[in-house]
Amino acid sequence: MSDSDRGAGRAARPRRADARRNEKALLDAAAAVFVASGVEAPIRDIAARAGTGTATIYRHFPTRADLIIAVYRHQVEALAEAGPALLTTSGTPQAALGRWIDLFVDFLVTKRGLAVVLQSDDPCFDPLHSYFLDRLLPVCTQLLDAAADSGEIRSDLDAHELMRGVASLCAGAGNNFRYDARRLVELLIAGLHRPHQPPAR
Amino acid sequence: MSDSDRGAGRAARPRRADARRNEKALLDAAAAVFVASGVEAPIRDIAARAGTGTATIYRHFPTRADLIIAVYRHQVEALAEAGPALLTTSGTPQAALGRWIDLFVDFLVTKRGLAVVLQSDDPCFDPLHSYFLDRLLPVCTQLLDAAADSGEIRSDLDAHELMRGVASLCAGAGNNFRYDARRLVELLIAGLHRPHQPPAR
Amino acid sequence: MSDSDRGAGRAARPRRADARRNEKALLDAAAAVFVASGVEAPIRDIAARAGTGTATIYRHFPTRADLIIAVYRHQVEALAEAGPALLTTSGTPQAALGRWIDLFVDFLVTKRGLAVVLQSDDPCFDPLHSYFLDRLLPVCTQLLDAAADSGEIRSDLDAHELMRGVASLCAGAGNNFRYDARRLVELLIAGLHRPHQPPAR
Amino acid sequence: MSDSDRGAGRAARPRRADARRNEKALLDAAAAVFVASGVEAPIRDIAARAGTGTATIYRHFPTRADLIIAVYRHQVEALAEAGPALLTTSGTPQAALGRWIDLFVDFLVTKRGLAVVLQSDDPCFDPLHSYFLDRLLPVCTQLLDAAADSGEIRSDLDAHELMRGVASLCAGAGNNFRYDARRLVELLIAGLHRPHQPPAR
DNA sequence: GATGAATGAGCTTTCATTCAT
DNA sequence: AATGAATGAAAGCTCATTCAT
Repeated sequence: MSDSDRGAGRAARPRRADARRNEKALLDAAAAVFVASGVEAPIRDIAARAGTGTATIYRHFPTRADLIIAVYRHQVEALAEAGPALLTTSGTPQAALGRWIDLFVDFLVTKRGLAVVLQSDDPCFDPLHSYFLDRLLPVCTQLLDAAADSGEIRSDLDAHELMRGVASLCAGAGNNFRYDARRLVELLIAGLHRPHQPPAR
Repeated sequence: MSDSDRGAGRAARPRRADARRNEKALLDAAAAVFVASGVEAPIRDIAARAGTGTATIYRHFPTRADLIIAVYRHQVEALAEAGPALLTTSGTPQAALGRWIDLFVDFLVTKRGLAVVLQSDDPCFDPLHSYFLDRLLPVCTQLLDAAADSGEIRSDLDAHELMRGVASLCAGAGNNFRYDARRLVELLIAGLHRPHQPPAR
Repeated sequence: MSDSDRGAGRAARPRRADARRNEKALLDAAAAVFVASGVEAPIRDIAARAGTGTATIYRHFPTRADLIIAVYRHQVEALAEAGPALLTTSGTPQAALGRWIDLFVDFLVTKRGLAVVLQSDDPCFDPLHSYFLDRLLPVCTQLLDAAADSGEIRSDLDAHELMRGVASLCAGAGNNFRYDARRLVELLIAGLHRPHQPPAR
Repeated sequence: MSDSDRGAGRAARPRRADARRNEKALLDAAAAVFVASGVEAPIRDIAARAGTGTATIYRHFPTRADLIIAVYRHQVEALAEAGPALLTTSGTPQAALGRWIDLFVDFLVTKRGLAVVLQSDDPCFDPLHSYFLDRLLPVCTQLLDAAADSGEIRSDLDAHELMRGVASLCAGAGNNFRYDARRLVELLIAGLHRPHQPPAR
């Protein structure tokens, strides 16, 4: 949709096919390089792998943040859509939250380099932060609120902080042996349980 | 004794005062720059702030890791010594562990940039990792074991992983508003509680 | 053909002219600087003289050895081709050898700084040594063998050692007055003559 | 002599012993380091090996050339004295020349780094050149003249050029396998023989 | 007299980014 | 539109030399 209905007539100029293909190649290349060398990899490496010139990247993605967003857009969208679905299909809100966090962790751990950059202060990544928050914060908030409302978990932690915490734990992995982000996140989530939920209230 | 009794006058250890002062200046400068720009800050910046040339840094601290270790040595030692003491003075082993982790977090959060580098894979930081592990791992292990033995917490997490997890959460802070590492660590520790403490079973 | 028939106009190989010109400028500058300051001259000096940035040199010639080879390639090739030709046109194999050595000396003495680097152990020059040996050793060997076979000269010196000896004598020249490399090499070659050529055999 | 008869009285102030010992240590250290790393080795290395500060070197030998001269003085003197002696003891002037050149080569090849610096144009080595020429040129000239007078060798090469040639061939050695300076020098000397010794005279 | 600490220039190399074609 | 060449700003590190004690 976004790209095909370019208003009136003149549909698809001959050049457009090239540009399209190029953008695709760029995204694939970037994804691969990000996995291999992290999100801060030299622009040149990405261009080289895509078989384009460096300037082509700048044309398509003026900012590094733009490129990162584009690379991970599909998965972020999927993550966003998974939230409400889980709330429906999971037994309890808490279970839904746990499941969603699992997905989030899988995403971050798999696409390494990303978690690290999500911790960064560098203003050049602000758009990236914004994008993630715009898409995921509402979802996570909904899950958190649901679980809190059901009395299963503490209610004094907001979604933003939780997400940053999870991302931080994922960033800690590096290439390191002897560090299991999933397990630590599990602990963190376990810590959300109502301490001794005053049952006989 | 060490420096003051230079026997018959004939200066035996000249210039030491200057060098001493310089080293101090260097450490102070490094500490400040580390906080401001992270531990990977350009050597030149540190030298500039200390009012020395770059080579002076290399003389005192041949390696960046050496400098970092020197900057944080005092506090790491204090941390190491606090462990056994807390075990004595705190009510329960778990309380001791919690208190010690608090101190660890205070340290990491205060001396920012440090937490980030503790996550790094870069081999140039290996000596730094080694130093931290040598000093703190035994302490943390002792606390963790004590708490596990008393049945208060799960026993399936080793001290190394716990410390990395805590460090990661601290690294997430950046200069960011709206991120409270202490609170997240608290959650993580809470997650260590025996799930359903099978006490009176 | 190679560059001119770019089909339908749509520039297929743009910018090449500039790059070409730049490379030329770089080579010229390098040649000049090499003569003036030796082959170890700062990259910056060469860039400055060529009117380019330093990175431009790295793009064209990733390694210092690459640059040196490029600078002297034409002349080395000419030298290599001269060998067989001389063997044909000169009266005796010994004369051919002598003439070729003359050319070799002319080359080294003219392009000063080169002779010095050919003596160097520095591994960064290995590719340079390899190039010279690949191109010239076979030629020199052929000449030397021919002269040895004809009984005119001793046969106990291999071409490699001879070439190094000649290069060394040329390196001795520096900018010095009162040192005539050609003459010394002449002596060296004269020393190759059969000691007492078994005349009445 | 040079150092002990410092005019009237006050012979040997207490400090002199120290200074003397220091100078000796410096020379020994320099000799060792020169062999290991060449004559251009960092001043610091020499000071370190001598167990002194760097400034001590500057006090004793203001210039690098001064230090080099001092290190090799004994051997240069020995070389200088050997000349006339050889002329007496050897069968022919030519034999004497050959023997002396052998000694010269042994010296240069053994004390590597020296030969290289003798080729250098760098004005900072001028005093070094001067010293060598002052001491050795007359000796070599005498030997050369004697051999020329006896009709054994060509007379169109002066001692200066010969010495530089020999030094150059020695400099070519580096740490390289497959390069025998002695052999090449032998060839050079062989080349000095009367071309076709006026047979039909 | 000796010391060794401090200096700061200088070199190489890497990249993000711009720009001419 | 796309290209990739050129740019120039960093940054780390090494040494010869000076200088305060």
